[in-house]
Amino acid sequence: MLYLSHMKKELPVDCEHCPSKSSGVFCDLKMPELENITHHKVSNTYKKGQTLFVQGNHPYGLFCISKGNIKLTKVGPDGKESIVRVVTGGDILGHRSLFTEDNYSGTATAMEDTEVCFIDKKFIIGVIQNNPSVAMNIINKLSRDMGIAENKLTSLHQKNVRERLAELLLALKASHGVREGQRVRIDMKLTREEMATMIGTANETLIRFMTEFKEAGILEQEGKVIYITNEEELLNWANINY
Amino acid sequence: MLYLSHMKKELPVDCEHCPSKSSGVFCDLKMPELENITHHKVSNTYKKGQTLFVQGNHPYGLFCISKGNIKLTKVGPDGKESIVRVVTGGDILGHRSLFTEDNYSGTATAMEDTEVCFIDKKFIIGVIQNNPSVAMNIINKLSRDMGIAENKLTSLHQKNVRERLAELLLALKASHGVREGQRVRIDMKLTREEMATMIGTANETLIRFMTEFKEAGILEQEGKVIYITNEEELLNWANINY
DNA sequence: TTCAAAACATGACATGGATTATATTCTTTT
DNA sequence: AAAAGAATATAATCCATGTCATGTTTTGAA
Repeated sequence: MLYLSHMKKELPVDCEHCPSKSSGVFCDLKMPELENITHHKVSNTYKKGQTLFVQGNHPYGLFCISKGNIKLTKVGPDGKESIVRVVTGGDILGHRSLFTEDNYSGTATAMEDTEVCFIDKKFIIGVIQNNPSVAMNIINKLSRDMGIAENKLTSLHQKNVRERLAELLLALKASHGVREGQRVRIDMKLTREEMATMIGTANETLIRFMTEFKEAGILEQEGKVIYITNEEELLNWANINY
Repeated sequence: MLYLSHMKKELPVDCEHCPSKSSGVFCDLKMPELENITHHKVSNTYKKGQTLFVQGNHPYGLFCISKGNIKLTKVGPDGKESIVRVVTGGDILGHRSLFTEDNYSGTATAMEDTEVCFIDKKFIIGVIQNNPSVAMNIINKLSRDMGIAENKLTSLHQKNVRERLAELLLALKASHGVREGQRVRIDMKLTREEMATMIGTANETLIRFMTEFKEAGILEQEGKVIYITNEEELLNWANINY
């Protein structure tokens, strides 16, 4: 809580006690190998708003999220920002850099206080090659991410803002929803601006439709917290029927 | 050229003589293992317009493109179609199905006469687990595809149709361009409709901008064939500066 | 507690691009 | 070769959403 609070800080976490081990790519590894990784990683915490890396930086290895949400953004030539993906505990970040010499094509920013491990490029490549389960888990994760990205693409092609907002809320419910009585709370701090850049619209437009949703009894807001009160109706508005 | 011409036909191709071996995921495999794959795959040709699989189908394995362009499309609830990706020789198709029990989330259609191999799910999983190089190549390909998808997302968020068209033409030049004297021919049969659904616009709008590009001396058209005549100008119009 | 800055909200207006309509050209089939 | 059906082209209209302007509320720092 002192001046240290805005600096990244090392944490002595080992991989077998990682809160996200079960959903991470190392979930199938046994003890000796897991220990090996523990000794080759660096563990850090990032406070809300801190960046793990910036678009254009040179990558040196793989980030492995242990706890917390991180947004991956890309700024266009006009300075406009888009959130292309949000990663959480168990996800990895920077895998593309393992194979190409390209610099980071986006910026990773902590959306809240997070714990992240960093593993050196050469070492992690060895781990992947020696452990088929790790390779399979990575392929699995990448495949899913690819599916999500392709769905976003089609939504942007084919749907209007109202439908995309409904989809976003459903996705947030699935990934960060917490049931509380009759309603579901979105357990994630998001500004309207951020939500807007997630579905590719202006924040004014997003706010307008949020208001519409509230008036339709689909959402409730208490401060910044969003509650979904009528999921069936939300599904209708999302216009999904396949 | 007879009634057989509209049926898929088996071809006796082995993997070590595949025209796309060098760019495929099996490029690093040696002879005994490669022979093994040859014996476990089925090789087919698909004529222009034929589908390899349809959105909603149940997947049974991995497709491995040997020759020709295949478009991956998704239809939305309103019947509108989007091309999410075009795959060519050396690419794989249907990897997501190896891990999830989900049905195909898109339709794969041959854009010209193609040669495609099919490998059973269980067998290919074994191959990936036993050959780190295959796993690495798949991760590499997926990572690149993911990067491309994320770039498309940001383009849709941040750029107008003119800029997206310029980007598409640059991408086509990179993937299918053939230098012919002062100009570059796009070696790919594409209808305007298809180009439109690749950048998420209406074909009328696309045609309008194509005309604009031709009038600006950036493009030339001879029948269906597109020639790029002024690449620097195209780069300007694409508005890329990072 | 106060003040400044950021986030949220709403209205007015402008516009890019979808939609609709119609015509022309190219392709395929008979 | 002729007819039918795609694909291409262009123009007119309209609407969803971006942009701008302004005010209010919330948050966070001093």
